[in-house]
This record gives sequence, C-alpha cells and structure tokens, in this order.
Amino acid sequence: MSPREHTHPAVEDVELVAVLSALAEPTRLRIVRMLAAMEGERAWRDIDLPIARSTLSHHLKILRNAGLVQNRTEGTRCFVSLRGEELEDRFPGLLECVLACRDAGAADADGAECGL
Amino acid sequence: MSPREHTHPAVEDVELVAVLSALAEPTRLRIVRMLAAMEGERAWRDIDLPIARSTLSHHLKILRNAGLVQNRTEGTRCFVSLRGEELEDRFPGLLECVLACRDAGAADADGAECGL
DNA sequence: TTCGATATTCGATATTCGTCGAACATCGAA
DNA sequence: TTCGATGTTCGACGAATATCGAATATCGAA
Repeated sequence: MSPREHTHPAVEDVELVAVLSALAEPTRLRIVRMLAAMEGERAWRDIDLPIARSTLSHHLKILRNAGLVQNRTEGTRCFVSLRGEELEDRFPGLLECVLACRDAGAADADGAECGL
Repeated sequence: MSPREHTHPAVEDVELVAVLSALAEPTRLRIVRMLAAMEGERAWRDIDLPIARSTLSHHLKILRNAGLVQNRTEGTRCFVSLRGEELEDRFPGLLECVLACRDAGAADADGAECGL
C-alpha cells in the first residue's frame, strides 16, 4: 500500500509488556536508538538497515502499535519519530535508561560497534 | 534433576536485550515483581503460579541466564532472589522504573489485579 | 492518464517460544 | 538402602515471530 495514515495508541493505553517486547529485538532497539539520537523525524526512505523493506515495515508497525514510534505522512512518503515525551509520561525513566545502556552487543545507530 | 548449583552470568556479561526479553513476558514479569516485593529470597517451592512446575523452571532459567535472578541451593531445595543491586550497577534505573509501572494489565505479585 | 516512487500487506517459510507431562537426578529421611 | 520430595531436562505440540519476495495501493510527476 502507500504511506497511509496510521493509528497510534493513546499514551494511557500503552502497555509495558508491549513496550518491552518491542525493545527486546535487536533490529527494533537499533531503530529506536537511531531515532533517539537525532531529535526529530527520520524519513522512512532513509532508514538504512540490512533487512528487506517489508521487514522494516513490519518492525515499524510493531514499534508503532507498542506506542514507541509515530508516523507522519506527507504525500507518498512518511516520516518516523520517537514518542519520547509521551513515553516519559507513561513510563518515567524507562526509555532514557534503556538508551543510556550500551552493552557489548549494542550496535551504534549508524551501525558501528560501540565499546562503552 | 535436582536443585543443583547453577551458573550465573557475571554482571558485566548481562545483555540488555536478554534482560528486556526476559521481562517482556507476563509470567516472568510477575515473578520479578513478586521477588522485588519481598526483599530477600523466596523458596522455589512456595512460588505459586497457575503454570506447570516444569514451565516455572523454564522461566526461572531464562531469568537466571538473563542475569535477573539468582539461585541458592540448600540441600534438595532452592531459593530464588532478585539480583537487584547488580542490575542497578549494570543498567541504572532500569529495574526500578519497570517495577514502578503498573499498567492496566499488570497483575499484582500476589495475583490480584492492581488499579494504579 | 500513465508511470515511477513509496510503503504496506500478503503468502510462504523457518525459527523461536510457551506450555505440558513424563522421565530423570539429587538430596535427606526413614 | 529404599523412598519421597524437589527441581531440572526431554520430547512434543501449537502459537507466535522474523524474514523474504511478490503483489498491491496511493501519491506525485511527466
């Protein structure tokens, strides 16, 4: 289909288990890190990951349904951004401390490995 | 088998994705909440959940491998406890804000529903 | 209108996950 | 030693998930 309007769950309807599940997958965590590292939105088209576009669409849908991410449509293209403040309201500190952590296996938003 | 000694990962080897995966399952989250609500250890035998004992063993293994929980063996029985301080060292604030949240679907440690 | 770009959905596949009961291993007590 | 209690592992099952390529729907431009 096309970048049609999507529904986003209300903040109060966002569930913890859904958020944790969404974050508990390396590719999705990487997407979240990437979005967090840029203050603003990111063009769908410019999200460059070593996965098929349909797979990317799938992961973004899960992040969207979990309340982590929101889409904005502009013509035939769309932009993705983190629902940072809303998440902070719902689960204070959660996103922040997940992002703060950089373990050995945590790839950087750009794809490079990160020591600390 | 029996409550034999288990290996626990070193704090520095605990991975974020493993922790999030472990917490992203209702039964396991409930176990963690229960352990957090009691300051100390809990006898395996006394963990009362509506699942088979083998399933409980499975979930505890996942929590253990993720670094969230530790086992202590005493004779033929064992005791489970949260690795609270170590988790705090590794991922500051994470466990705390996960536990702080009580969403609509979050069952209490005792099994009762909890409004707030 | 026709076409190309864009993102989603569909169908298929392989894998992982949660669950159970049964079998097993270990320890302490009789 | 024999037994019972206690957890763990095994084998099996269905459900959920990650992945891909192909098909599809929508928009903007030619």
